[in-house]
Amino acid sequence: MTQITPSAAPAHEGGAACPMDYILRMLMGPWTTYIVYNLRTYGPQRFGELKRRVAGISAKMLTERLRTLEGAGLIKRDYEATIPPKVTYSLTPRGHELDEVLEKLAEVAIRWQSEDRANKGAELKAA
Amino acid sequence: MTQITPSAAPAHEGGAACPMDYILRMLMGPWTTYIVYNLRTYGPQRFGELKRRVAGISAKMLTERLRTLEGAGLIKRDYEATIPPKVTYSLTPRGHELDEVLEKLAEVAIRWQSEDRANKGAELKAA
DNA sequence: CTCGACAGTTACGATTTGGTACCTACTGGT
DNA sequence: ACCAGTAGGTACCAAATCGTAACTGTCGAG
Repeated sequence: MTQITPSAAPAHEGGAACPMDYILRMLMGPWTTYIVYNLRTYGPQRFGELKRRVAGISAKMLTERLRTLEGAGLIKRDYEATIPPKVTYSLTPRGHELDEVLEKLAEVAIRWQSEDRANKGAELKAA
Repeated sequence: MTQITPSAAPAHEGGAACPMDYILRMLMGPWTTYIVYNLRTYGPQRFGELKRRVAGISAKMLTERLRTLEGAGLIKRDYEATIPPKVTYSLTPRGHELDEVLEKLAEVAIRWQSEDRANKGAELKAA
């Protein structure tokens, strides 16, 4: 995974900053938010479905991300030992708490995007 | 920087997911949130001050992160060509929009942390 | 009888990353 | 005279990361 907090101690001075480390370490994986986003938008999905949806991710990465998210308790893995095996991933309640944050983030992102578009338009007009 | 969206097309199906890419690409840098957090908590700071505060970061990383954040318009760099030079970094209004999100995130992070502590305690008691 | 799908795992290899050490140029302290 | 600090830049190198390709085992389809 991406190394967020380095080998050296992350410092605890702030106090409030520390819990963030944990949460950020997960969200920061390359595809993580994409996966959570998909799980939340399209509901529980199977491995192959998810892989097709996230388009571009390798099976390896997807597996790794899913394991990480599962380990963090954000998603649930339902394995049915049928032949062929059926594995369904879904967000846990804890996972859903996260998309509150993602929504806020998206809100800001969208605002910035439209602001940038507006500025660009204004600049072009002024020039 | 950490590669969030891979070489392959990030897919635009969702529509709402795309602006996030931009914003996440920044936040996901190793120390990024730490820096923003410090800037917001302790106010505008000079390079060395920040470096001491973030404790463990190398000058190289700090410089790189600050440049990225500056380029994204999240922080402002005030260079006074005194001897010795004095460079002060501060959050821009746009940067402050972000810490709304960080607060929400911290909120969740703190909740999880206390939940985990509670669970741990319960488990120990049950055992 | 061979091929594809399912849900992965493993090995290998290239790229990227981030740390360390060393450099700038100037000043103030001892 | 020499060292520390200010704000970095640069080169090199080890380590981590991520993609690709090949493998697991069983089933149904062709």
